[in-house]
Amino acid sequence: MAKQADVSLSELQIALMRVLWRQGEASTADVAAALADQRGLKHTTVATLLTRLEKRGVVAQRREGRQLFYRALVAEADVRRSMVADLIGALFAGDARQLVAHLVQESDIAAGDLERIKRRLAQGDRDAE
Amino acid sequence: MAKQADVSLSELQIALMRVLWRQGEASTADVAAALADQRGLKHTTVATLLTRLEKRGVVAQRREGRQLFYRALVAEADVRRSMVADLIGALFAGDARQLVAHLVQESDIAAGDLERIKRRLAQGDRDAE
DNA sequence: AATGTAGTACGACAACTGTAGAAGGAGGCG
DNA sequence: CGCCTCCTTCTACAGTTGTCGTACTACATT
Repeated sequence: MAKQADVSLSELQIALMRVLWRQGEASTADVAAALADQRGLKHTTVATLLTRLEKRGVVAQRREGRQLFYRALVAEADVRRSMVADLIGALFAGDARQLVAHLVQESDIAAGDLERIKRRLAQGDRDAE
Repeated sequence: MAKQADVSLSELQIALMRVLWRQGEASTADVAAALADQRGLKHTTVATLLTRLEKRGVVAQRREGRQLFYRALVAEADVRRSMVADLIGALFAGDARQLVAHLVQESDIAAGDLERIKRRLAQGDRDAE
């Protein structure tokens, strides 16, 4: 039902979005500060990035005084959905099960984890619905 | 032990590689022909793409007469490994289990599939090792 | 030999990305 | 009031990607 479509973002763009997803709303300075440790980007760089995301419609801008505040217009789940789907389409013939098999084979997850995940989700579904 | 490192490719580049992975070695024309249906790229486009991949070191070129034959220098498994790792790092906090949980929640795979995958891999491991 | 045919080599070009400097305005402080 | 600081806006630039068109060349054929 959610209309949100195809959003594919670069690693850096995702990093910016993550700040917005977590804080809800953040000024350019907030975002720059949040990323300072890992990336050390200049304030203007962050501003440019945010502006471009706004132009693309994935974030919204709100002006307050001479500062700009941003908030995400796409949910993290939507980005995950579409990017995971892209990856599965490109590398696993569109078959998600092959991806899971890959994860187990590459020891990214242990076989036992599958059981745990299954159980945890069954649990969560019952709680949620 | 395999030294193959970080290879991140675009969807189109993967499509080209897939031809090489399947055919082992293929001329520009072969690749163009293989992709003709889906993409209908001009021969020169395919040539350019292949040349760039060669420059990047992911494929090797062999000349025969005036034709060029290409073969992959990176295995499909390596590309999967590094691209899946990138995605997990960018969108799932580096935790592969979250990706699996996502797949189940988004109905990309059924909970029952986890069981099947686990069993199948256990089986395969025994056969292989 | 003349011509057509395939192939490669190059150069182009528009988007998009990662990065940032320069310019200019708005406040705040001494 | 004058100056420093913070912010946004604009411009820039190099690298990658997707797409070719043009040129040039080696053959095969007539």
